[in-house]
Amino acid sequence: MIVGVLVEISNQNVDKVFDYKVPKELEDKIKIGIRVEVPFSKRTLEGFVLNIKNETDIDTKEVISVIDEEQVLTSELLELGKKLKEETLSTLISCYQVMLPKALKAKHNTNISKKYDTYYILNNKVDIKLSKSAEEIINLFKEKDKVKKEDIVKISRSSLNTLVKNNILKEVKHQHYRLKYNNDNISKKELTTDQLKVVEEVRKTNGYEIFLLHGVTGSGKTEVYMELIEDELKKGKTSIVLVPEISLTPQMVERFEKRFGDKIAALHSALSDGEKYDEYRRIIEGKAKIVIGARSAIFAPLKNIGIIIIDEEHSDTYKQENEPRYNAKDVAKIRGQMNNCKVLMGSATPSLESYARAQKGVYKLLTLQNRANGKSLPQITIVDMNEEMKYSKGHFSKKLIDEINDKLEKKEQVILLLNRRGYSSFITCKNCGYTFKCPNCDITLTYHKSSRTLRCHYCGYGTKVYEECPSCHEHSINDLGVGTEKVEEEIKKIFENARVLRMDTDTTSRKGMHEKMITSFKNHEYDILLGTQIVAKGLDFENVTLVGVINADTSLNIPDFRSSENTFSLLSQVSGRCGRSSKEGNVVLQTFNKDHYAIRYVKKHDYIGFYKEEMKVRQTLKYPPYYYICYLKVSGKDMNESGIEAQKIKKVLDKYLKNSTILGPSTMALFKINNIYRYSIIIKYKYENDLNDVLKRLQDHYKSNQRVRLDIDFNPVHL
DNA sequence: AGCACGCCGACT
DNA sequence: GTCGGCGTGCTC
Repeated sequence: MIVGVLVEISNQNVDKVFDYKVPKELEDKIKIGIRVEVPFSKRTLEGFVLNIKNETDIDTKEVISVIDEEQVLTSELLELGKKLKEETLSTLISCYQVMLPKALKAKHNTNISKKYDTYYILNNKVDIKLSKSAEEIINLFKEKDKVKKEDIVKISRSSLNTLVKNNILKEVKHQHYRLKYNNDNISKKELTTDQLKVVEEVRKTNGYEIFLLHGVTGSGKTEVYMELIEDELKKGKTSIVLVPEISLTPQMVERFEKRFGDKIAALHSALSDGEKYDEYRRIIEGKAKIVIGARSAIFAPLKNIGIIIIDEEHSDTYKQENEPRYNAKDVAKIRGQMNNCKVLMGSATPSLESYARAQKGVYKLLTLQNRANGKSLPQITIVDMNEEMKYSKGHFSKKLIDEINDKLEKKEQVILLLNRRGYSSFITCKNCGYTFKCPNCDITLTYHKSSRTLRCHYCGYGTKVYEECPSCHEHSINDLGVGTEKVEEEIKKIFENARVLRMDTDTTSRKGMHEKMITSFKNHEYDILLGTQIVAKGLDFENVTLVGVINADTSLNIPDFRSSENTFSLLSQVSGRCGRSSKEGNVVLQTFNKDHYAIRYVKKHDYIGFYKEEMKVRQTLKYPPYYYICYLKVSGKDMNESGIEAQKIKKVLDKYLKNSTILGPSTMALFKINNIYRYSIIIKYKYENDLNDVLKRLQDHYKSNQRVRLDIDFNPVHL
């Protein structure tokens, strides 16, 4: 018997199947999809068995040992991995590894094990004289026939051991899972007529179909999801719910638990490796029918999937930023086809790509226009910070201060969003908020300190820094950035008695902190929640009646063609955090760009208006959804050499891709990291049949080049 | 990825 | 004369 094994190393050079002979004594343990230990060059590695055959023309080594009893990669996952490799041009092994919890990945360090409870059962009739304590133990078996080890307390271990030794009691071990779900108080909310209409629409269809649910914040999308999942459950089918990591709070899991009890399994980063392993096994064993999790939960080894739901579908967290660079939404579609099932994506602010597809009829569009509580969306007031700066140079406008004071008096709560700046620096006019943009790409220019130049990292355009603002002619050009700490200080000065909770990646990085903060804010231990993007997502606080956005502009200035979309989305989402219960809420939005269309449409709660306007921009500048983008990164230790190779790649692309626009090579926003120089090339295309082949050939060429590295990213979310 | 082999520079 | 730089090739 010969097995084809894919070893654990993620490198293009060894990303192929190696044949090994199976020793006779291991033959009946071999299955496709299990892990084995094999000799590889001078070391021993783990790998997955991908095929089994009788002979091979290569002189083979022997399999050392078999690791798993049961299949780790199911046949669906094996097939899915191959498709993923083709789509992302990643190594096959990385595609498989990403699907599995740490405990089941191919790698030597699995001390993550199953947990057992020890029980005793009465094995034989008691026919000998018992000691007093032994008798006490035996008495326990009058009521139940199985006694848990931990329940035998006051009695010494030795008498227990004697009973086992004399074959009177038998020790049995039962596997248990680290996480428990509660089956009590299962309940459901009555759907509103709007929600029911959407549900009916989905129910009508059979087989593979993609839906886009556009529902305003607070319209009760989750209720719709749960109803549809229940439908599938009744049919004996399973479901996957994807949620951005950040909104996957225990509260969200609790909501599903209240409805579905222990039929759910949750997969997210707050779990320990052991817990993830257990959840994963509950899925494989068919005990969990509904998987709710972040990005990688799309690979959950469920059988017979009825529906895949992607909540907050506009979220960029569905894209993995390292190998394999997959997007869970694309994987959802593949699995949807493989399982012939429904895929439902929901958002209050759908990505332009998705909404455009819905417009074209590729996806079926569903709409929830009203909030479930019958309240209208909050009133949004725009404060022009250009005006405001004439009176004060702080971060808070008079309007925002007044509103906060008002809520504090009423004992209501406030959420303040501080739009944090991105990693790359750009330059703004302090006076009027003007930013320099690339004349070719309409992208904010990045400031390069060393050369005092502004550059576009899409096309490479460069210009020197002006001292005078081209818009207002003031000499107020400045590198602008606001930190949460600074604003927190200012708040404490202005609102002396307010209790302020600061929430950003710095303060929530410790395990469980995020959840703790949410709970304490919910319990009104704080009056003001100040935070970055993190406060915009999915939070649901009844007592919040004011949302303040300190600086709406930062995300607008990020050098990314999606900056308007991301800003619109962020501001809409954060606005939706208030007025979610019986109390009305309002929003104060401070900006230097009050006339920017993203700001104007946020104020009107007009997604479609924004969509139409933004689509025009995308069309003129050849951005998605009109064009696809493929992003190439060329990097190496030698600046010149890397640059030369990048140039060569561009030439090759120009030669073979006749239907594409090739931008670059240009230096990346973070040009030099760890002494590695990085260049980027952008390919814009609509139809380009040869793209994958050409890229594969380039990849093949550079895999043997130790000095220059080529990375390929299809449909990147950040540029 | 990691490791061996092999071919050119400065040094115990 | 050797030690060690890293470019090249291979791993069933």
